[in-house]
Amino acid sequence: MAVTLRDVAVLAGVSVRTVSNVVNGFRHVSPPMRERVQAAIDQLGYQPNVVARSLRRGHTGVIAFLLPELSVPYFGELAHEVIEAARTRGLTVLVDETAGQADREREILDLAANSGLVDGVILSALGMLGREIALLRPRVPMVLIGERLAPQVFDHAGTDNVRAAKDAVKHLVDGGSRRIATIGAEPGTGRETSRLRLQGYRAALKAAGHQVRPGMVQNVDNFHRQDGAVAMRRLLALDEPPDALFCFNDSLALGALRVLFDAGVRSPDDMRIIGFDDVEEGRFSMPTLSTVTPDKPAIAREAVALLADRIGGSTAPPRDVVVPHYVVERESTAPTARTVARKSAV
Amino acid sequence: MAVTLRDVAVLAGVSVRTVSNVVNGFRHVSPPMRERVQAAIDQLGYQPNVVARSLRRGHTGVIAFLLPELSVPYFGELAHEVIEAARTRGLTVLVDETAGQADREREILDLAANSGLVDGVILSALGMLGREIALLRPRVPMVLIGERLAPQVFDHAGTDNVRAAKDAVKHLVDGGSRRIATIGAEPGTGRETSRLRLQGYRAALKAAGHQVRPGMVQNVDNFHRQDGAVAMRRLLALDEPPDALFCFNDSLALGALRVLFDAGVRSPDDMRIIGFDDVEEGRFSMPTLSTVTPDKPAIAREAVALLADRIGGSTAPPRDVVVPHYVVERESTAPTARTVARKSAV
DNA sequence: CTGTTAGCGCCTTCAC
DNA sequence: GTGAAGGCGCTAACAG
Repeated sequence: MAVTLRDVAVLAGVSVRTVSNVVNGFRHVSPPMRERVQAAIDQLGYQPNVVARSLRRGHTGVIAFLLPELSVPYFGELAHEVIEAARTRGLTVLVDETAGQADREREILDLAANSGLVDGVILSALGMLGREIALLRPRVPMVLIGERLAPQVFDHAGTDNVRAAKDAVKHLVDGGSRRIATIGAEPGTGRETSRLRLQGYRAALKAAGHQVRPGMVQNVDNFHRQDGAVAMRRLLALDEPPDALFCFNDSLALGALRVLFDAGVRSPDDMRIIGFDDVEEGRFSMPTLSTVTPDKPAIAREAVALLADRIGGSTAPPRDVVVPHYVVERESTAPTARTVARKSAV
Repeated sequence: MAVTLRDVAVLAGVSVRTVSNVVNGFRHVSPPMRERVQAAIDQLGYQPNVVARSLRRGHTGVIAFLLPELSVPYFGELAHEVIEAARTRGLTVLVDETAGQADREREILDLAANSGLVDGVILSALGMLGREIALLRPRVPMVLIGERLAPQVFDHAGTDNVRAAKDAVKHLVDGGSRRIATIGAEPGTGRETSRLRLQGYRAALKAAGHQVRPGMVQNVDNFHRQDGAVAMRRLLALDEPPDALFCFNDSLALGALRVLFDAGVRSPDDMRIIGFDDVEEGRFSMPTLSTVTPDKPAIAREAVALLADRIGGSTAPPRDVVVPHYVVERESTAPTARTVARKSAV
């Protein structure tokens, strides 16, 4: 059995109360006493039992981060940031995967939020609909990250998807592209991210006086490289393929890039491409990938801050923290001889 | 306050013992009784307090997976597999990052292993040396993954690094490459992975009657894409650059590939490249990346199995599970006109 | 088959 | 400044 507070007390010849006081850094303990107790602690190698402490205190110091899949670059990077942000507040992170499926989200959320194991939950939901989430009553605080699904009920941290998408497409428009396609629509799934980015795409085209042409909006089942590859094949099969492309995330864009290369279509020369997320991978792809970068560290920091605030007892109305985004121009949308010529002609 | 076992017992008009029995699916509870209790549970929305249960039972049902960094593709993918493997055994995973630094590994390991919060630990250590790890006496079972650092003390699951590296280089040799460089040595760090893969590289060259030429072994500080890029620049600056390259992981290879492209050197035509890990990214790079694939799901599965076994009380001597690896040939080492010609000339 | 009860290890209110 | 004791919610002996 592990050594307990009592063991230390016996060895030091004091009461458990006193040991507890020095362990928890209480003031009002005489220096000699503190020293004696500390010696006993060191000698026995005592370490507080977090579970017992949690039972007594009513909180555990661990928060759950529920996300679709760690092997997806964006989520791996985001989890890294969340863990980092939590660490600065002395919080430990329990990561669990939902595969983006509603039933697993429900199951895992229920377990995490109601078992007393964690003090709060950060949820990146993909499967559950906003109206379902809004009805949730987790016993511990919950903040939403990414999809802004129930802003009137839960805190949320994320970027302005519509504006960010619009900025991405505007970047293509400004560069002289005319036939701008997009990959990432998910009709019928009710997924916010996809819906909002599509909205931004349409808004940008409209603002530029362009039309949304048939075939230019490619649906996908998922946001993986493979889905981008499949969609790009369909795009290339069009009578009039696009001269530019906005993908709803970088993985889709990277998959599309690969197909483009196989087809002998060059980027940016023949097709300018911009993604979304700014994953590390896009800084080394060929060509390097232009993208919209949501400030991931900021999203993580804000989400953890929001959660810590609730755990601390805040009953303020739900807050929605919008984190800034930036368009990052890399090779995949760099000006080419052709686009430069076209622009100067205007 | 949350509803407790006692509340349910009162409502159902039975003792807590009976409620506990139905909650834990005990037999020997009369159907009508079970039904009555269940009704009370549903009515109150009762959920067991995991913390209290853990304190009583002495275990929590969560295991820790300590790794260097989730944003590194290999670890993101491995974490995904570990979570998956743990789930099939009803275990939850607490992921924490160490940045591969010895002091943080110590600190986090100490916290995880001795606080009672987790039932066991899977550690992918990079900073701590084997001799230090061998001296560790965590209070909960620990299994090592990746680096085989203290096989006489702790269970371990991983691939045979020497043979895998040897196979990778043999693949280059067999393809007709003559000047084979390698990126990933970490002299002076004491890191096993690097040391073993270098050993495999040397062994393969020796077996083929090749020499290890000066400049052909490129050191790195880390295994990120950027490190591969930097090393590749040095390689290209050599009087006689290599015609093939073995990188100790895929990220290094992907970074190297990018620099190669910028320099106008084509792969596989001018330089054949093989990596290690088989991350998803390498299936979409240009060219797609040949690699040695350790069976990640198997590594995760074995590590979790080993740990579960120890948690279950096994006192068997430390086991070392060697998971198979395979060389995967993709575009970056595909036969080229040149190598084919050279081989047929032999 | 079901009720009673003693802790699991810790923190904290109450006395001193 | 320090000691004694109750109880956080649950499980599992021990009765009956």
